[in-house]
Amino acid sequence: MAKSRQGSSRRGHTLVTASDVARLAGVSPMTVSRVINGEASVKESTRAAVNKAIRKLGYSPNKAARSLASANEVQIGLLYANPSSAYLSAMLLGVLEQARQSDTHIMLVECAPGNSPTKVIRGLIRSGVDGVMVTPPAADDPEVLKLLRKQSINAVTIGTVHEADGIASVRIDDYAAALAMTRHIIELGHRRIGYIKGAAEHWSTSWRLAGYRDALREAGLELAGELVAEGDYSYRSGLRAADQLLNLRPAPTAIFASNDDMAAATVATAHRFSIGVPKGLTVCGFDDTYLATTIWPELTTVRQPIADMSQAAIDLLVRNVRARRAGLESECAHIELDFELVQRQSDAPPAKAIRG
Amino acid sequence: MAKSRQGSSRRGHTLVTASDVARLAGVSPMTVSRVINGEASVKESTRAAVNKAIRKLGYSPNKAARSLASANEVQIGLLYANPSSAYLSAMLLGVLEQARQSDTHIMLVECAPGNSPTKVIRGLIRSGVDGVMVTPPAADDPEVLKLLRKQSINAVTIGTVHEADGIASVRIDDYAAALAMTRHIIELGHRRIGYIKGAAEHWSTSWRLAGYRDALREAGLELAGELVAEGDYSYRSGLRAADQLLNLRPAPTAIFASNDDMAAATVATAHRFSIGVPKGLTVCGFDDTYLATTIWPELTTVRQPIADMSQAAIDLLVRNVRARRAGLESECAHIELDFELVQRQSDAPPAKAIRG
DNA sequence: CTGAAAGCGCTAACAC
DNA sequence: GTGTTAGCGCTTTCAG
Repeated sequence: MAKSRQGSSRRGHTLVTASDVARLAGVSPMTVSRVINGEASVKESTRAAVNKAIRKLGYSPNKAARSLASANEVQIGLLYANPSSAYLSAMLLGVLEQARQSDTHIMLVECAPGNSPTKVIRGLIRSGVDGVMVTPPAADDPEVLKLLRKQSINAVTIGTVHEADGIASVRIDDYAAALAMTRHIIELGHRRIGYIKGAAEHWSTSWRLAGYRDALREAGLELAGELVAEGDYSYRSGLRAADQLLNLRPAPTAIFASNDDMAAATVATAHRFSIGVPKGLTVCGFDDTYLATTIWPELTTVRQPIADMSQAAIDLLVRNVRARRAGLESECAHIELDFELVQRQSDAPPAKAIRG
Repeated sequence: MAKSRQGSSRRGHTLVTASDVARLAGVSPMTVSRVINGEASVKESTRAAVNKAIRKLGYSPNKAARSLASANEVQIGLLYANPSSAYLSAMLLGVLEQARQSDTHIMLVECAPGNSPTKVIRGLIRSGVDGVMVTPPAADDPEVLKLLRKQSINAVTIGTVHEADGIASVRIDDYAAALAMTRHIIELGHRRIGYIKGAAEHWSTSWRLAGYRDALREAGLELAGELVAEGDYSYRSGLRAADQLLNLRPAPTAIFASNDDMAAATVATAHRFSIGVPKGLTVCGFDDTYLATTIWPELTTVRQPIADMSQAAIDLLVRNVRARRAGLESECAHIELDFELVQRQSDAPPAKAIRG
């Protein structure tokens, strides 16, 4: 058994090239290229011969050469700012997967404080990216939207919509999701349902709150202001909000926190009050992040398919970049992916309803 | 103001090339290349002229062409398996940052169940990667180590050592870290200190446990077997373990969970027992992940600099790949980064010690 | 269906 | 210090 250093390189240059394969298979390099790219116009027998040679030599095409010759490569800047690690890792997984499939490079840039999103985007553009993908809250920042429109660079936001701004987006319907979750809680028999709001600079905050309100309204339930507590999507804020809600008299029998971090905090707070979840209190979250299945009881929550959304966002962006290169109009699509209500162990009918 | 489409492209080909810059600056493309690469042997005045032209044209070099010509590109396969999202995102951040700086491409591959690490590695090698980076628990799998050694492919593990196996690694000293944390708890005045073990297939589990034991031993404390509870690094397992430890009589006054997830579970369990943290129970974690600063009280824990470790791992791997290409021996380094004991709000002297 | 020629944008190696 | 030449490995275009 020869120890073949397949696919490896001598002094940085590809060890085995398409020409080597071509020679062995008795065809031209061009045919090898066609086989690699899965072009239809190759006779089955030649294709087989080429594939055999490829396998024998352990050939794998040189990506740089491919990108250079086909001029297909796309550079995308990805802007993020203090996301939860759950959001970030899910997003990166989706983004990287899609990037690999489409000859796309990702430049990850953090919007640290003091590194304003607009500054970052300008830098990205200067460094030659073909497009940018933006996450909330930068994706909800009017300054950012203005800049993106002005630079007329290909862009896509994830997690929010900007129909009016002419900027493509991928998201779920936050309003419908919150509506569905609240309806679910109502159907369980709850009448006094607390809500914990998210951070004001995220537009999702308003949409989710609207969903909650409309569900109550359509069920003929009163919209008590005291039942809506302030939060900012952080665990810490959830602790405070839950404390406040549980001190209400009468206390709510269910709390819908507008993300999982705050829902987890609510569960913890309930325990501090010696209230069992879900028997003494129904707690529902939003996002279906790592936390949701980590804590106990596992959270009933809204699944937001972040990895899929990220994949769709990159795909859309890349298609738009290529369209523009081809002289076509890039479509300003607004893709909406389906959310899903995942019912786990943190919800139940209210104690009264059981007794009654 | 002309709306310059800087760095962009016409039908996929770079809009402005080094030749354009050279022409404008009145030099040869080669000089432009030298300026871009920051080579010293360029007269200051020419460098300035070139830079001016670069700025004026909004030039940014074509990466693919660079990689192809300089044959510098490195392909690295990155193997991961069910990590917590906190670990994954921190790692990805470090890896991607380092990759960008070193003309390196990352192929992320998950070892899903049914997709054994050895199979994945074989696939990676076949597809032409120059090196692989492996995370635990795959990094602790004897099969994997054997394969890596046999294929003599450049490899690096993160989070464990394999001095004997001739595989490079980056890690912290888990033993010393656990020792330090346990000493810290002892210095606080605790005498009855529970411990929650990690998953058996991670070697870190043994090292951390050894650190705990040796700290007790050197303090002359008894090594009660009942004080060491089984866990597997998951929150769920921490819940069970904490329950068991808190039912002990006398109950421990401190619990050292060997990762943050289990520490968070311990805090939750303590609350369920109506035990306050840290007044009624000291809880310490390990890793300093997102959870540590998310829950309340924030966890006293061992900070493992995962992003830095990942960066170091990629750096080492890339250097080794390039060394091998240059015909040099690749060094099998074992890099050890410093851990840090971060004291937050989850530890305190035992109640007795305060009263006494 | 397959091949030949040309060149993507850059940099190594060498001249000057 | 700087320019010249050649070519990285692939794909495009056009011929057959």
